[in-house]
Amino acid sequence: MSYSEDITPEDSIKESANKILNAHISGDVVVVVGVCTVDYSGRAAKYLDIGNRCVTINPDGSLLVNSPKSVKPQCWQPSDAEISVDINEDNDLIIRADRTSPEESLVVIFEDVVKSIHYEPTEDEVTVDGSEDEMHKYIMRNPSILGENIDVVENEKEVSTGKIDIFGYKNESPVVVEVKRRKAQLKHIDQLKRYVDTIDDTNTIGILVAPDITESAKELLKKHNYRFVSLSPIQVMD
Amino acid sequence: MSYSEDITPEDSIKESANKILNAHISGDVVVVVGVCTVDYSGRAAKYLDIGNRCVTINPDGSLLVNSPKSVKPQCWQPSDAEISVDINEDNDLIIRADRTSPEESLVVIFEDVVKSIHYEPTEDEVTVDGSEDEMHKYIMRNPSILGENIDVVENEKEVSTGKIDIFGYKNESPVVVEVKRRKAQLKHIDQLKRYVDTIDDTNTIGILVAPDITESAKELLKKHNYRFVSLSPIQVMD
DNA sequence: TGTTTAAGCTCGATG
DNA sequence: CATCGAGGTTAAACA
Repeated sequence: MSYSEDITPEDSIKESANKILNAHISGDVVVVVGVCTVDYSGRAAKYLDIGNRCVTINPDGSLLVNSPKSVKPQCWQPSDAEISVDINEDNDLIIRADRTSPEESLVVIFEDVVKSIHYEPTEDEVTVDGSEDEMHKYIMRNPSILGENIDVVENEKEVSTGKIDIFGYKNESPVVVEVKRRKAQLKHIDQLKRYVDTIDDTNTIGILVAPDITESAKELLKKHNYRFVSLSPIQVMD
Repeated sequence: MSYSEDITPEDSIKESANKILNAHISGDVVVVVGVCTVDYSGRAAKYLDIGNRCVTINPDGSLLVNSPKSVKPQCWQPSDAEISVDINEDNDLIIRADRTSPEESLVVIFEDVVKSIHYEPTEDEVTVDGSEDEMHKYIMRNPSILGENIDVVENEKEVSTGKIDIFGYKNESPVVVEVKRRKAQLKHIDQLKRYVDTIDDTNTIGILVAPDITESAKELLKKHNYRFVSLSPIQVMD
């Protein structure tokens, strides 16, 4: 577990820049706090005026400018951005994150780098319990929750308009099942309808499986003669 | 611009806990790096085994456990979580973030708090240039891009199944316009279709406005006899 | 509070 | 590469 040398108030801009770049190159996460502007340009454009902020550079090239009032960053660059650290003519510390496809760039200009932390992150895969995928598996094992006489045939069936969560038959009629891990909304009925319409059989049965459903979604569901089956991700967590 | 006292290796767990809590209460962002486990339970469940991580506590009660290889945090708690800092019987530093509706909690147990930064964030509203909303405004000002003889009547028209981006008439026929700032996909055709179907008039014209459209979305669009109009958010940026 | 929608959505899987 | 779909989506706007 390494913690390479952080920036101190005594460091010159040049020393700060070197520390940041070295830490990044060696695979550390670099957290920099200071007074900066942020300029993003690419798929859209954003500008943050001079202010006190926290910038995180990840070893994979992703970069975040933290928002103090939400989990979503104010500005960011996804993985595989090219990170560069430089000093401009005004003796500001410049951190750039550039990427292609889409072509976009983020530039942080630090008038003052106040503090930093560099640390070697633990690489771990996170697994989430209670996912939609776990609900799929549960239904495949317990198809009777969908109703009587339904033969579940395929999970993630590819069709021309996407992927049907669970596909099967009730006697001769095709059955299309759309699964959601949270309260079903209008757009989820849309999705189910797209798959049902793709199956070229007017007898196709549409079933929405979710822990709950909004009132308007329920109305739309009824209009299309689809069925709702209640199942919560908590029920399927072992 | 204040930078309250950070945690140093010399601090006892108790001192560290006090510094974190005081900084949080006084409205600072608290960034803590150290060796910890993370346990989330609520809408789903997640567990991060012991490792070196960066935890950010925002003044609004949101909390992030940074991922070193993506912009999305490994674990988090949205705004308005209740933050508490404590010490357990093993002399670990415990940071909790609890919230109701939905009931969920995140617990970070630090075996070792290595470093921290506390800083007073700049509160600024960020505006993004090139949003879908800007495209709306552009179309309202330049309805001719939609085609000839279209009277644009309403922006964000509320209907029973949602909100129609732009609504109007071509002669006697209703016109429903769905606008996207990026390449249109199948689900966007679904959305347009939902609105068109809501308008109780078989002559209703559906128009999708976007910078581009995927092949399969184009097919579905054609099947429904909707029209595609090309407009990019970059074009509407002034 | 509940619902719908946009988002620079991100990210992973799959063809 | 493109495309689709999940996400503890988040966050905002509106009823």
